[in-house]
Amino acid sequence: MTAYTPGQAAEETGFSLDTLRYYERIGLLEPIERNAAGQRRFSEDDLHWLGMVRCLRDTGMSIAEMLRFAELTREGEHTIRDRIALLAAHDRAVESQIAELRQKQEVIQGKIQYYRDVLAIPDGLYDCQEKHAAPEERRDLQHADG
Amino acid sequence: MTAYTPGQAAEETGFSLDTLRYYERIGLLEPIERNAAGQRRFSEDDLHWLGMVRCLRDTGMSIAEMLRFAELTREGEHTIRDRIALLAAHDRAVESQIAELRQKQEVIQGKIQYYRDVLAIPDGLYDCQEKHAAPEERRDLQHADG
DNA sequence: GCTTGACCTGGAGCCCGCTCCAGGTGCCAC
DNA sequence: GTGGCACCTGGAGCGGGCTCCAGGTCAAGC
Repeated sequence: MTAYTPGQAAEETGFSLDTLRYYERIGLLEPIERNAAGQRRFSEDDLHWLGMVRCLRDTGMSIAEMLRFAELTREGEHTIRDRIALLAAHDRAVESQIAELRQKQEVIQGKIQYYRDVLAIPDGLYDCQEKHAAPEERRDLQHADG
Repeated sequence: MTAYTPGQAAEETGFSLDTLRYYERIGLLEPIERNAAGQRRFSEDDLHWLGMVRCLRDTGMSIAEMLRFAELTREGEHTIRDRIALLAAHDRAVESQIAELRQKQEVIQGKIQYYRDVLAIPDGLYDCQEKHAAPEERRDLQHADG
């Protein structure tokens, strides 16, 4: 069975050594095996689990919720429905996260376009006070362009 | 000119009173006007700006970067190109945020599907050790279904 | 046999972004 | 005139998620 040193595990997972130790300490990882010298040796399974952790973390799951998932996983087979429920809820959360990002991104792009329009109007044709007005409220400005 | 009490501003923007005061303190808002009693009165402009702040914050911009944007805005007209650059960079950041979320979401959905498949297999046809194996490595299991 | 380097531990510290608190003001309703 | 309420201030505290540190162990290479 392949074993990974902490350094290799860090390399593979992108977590820092400290973070790996921290995750073990709080129980997000079950106790990692040790060699004779007491040094950790991560298994292939540990790395798979860490991959899942990275995925959940990077999609905004809190450590508390990941711990819940870890517990379910440790409890065995009969928690699979609960795990599905947990992941499905998270999946929906990710979905709405994406939707919100898209929507706010449009506002940002609108603002960029607004600034571009301002630059496109020759100096002096508009008063300089932007005053944080929303782009939509300056449509007059954009019309002045034609 | 419409003015908003702190309570109304909080209501409209979704920021807490404390957060509004905090934002003013750190300079993310320029000093808010006061009435005779020294109480804040937010202007329409303040609310517009706060709308932008919410947008940037909710898309993951740090306070430090929002401060940078606020400074540019205060410096006036000649910083518009810089502001475009800043927002365009943020727009790209949002884009890759979304891409990453989508990608990780697929992994999560794959895991959900894996669990569903496990449930679909009648008891006893598989050994119970999941051991955090990635779904792809258990394809044998899924084939066992047919 | 000594250095180097990767690891170990427990515990403190850090950064971010708020959030809460104590003590005070001003105004309105009863 | 006395609640009650919305607000004020400066400053402390907090929760999340790490990150750093001091002091120590072991293994390999020179």
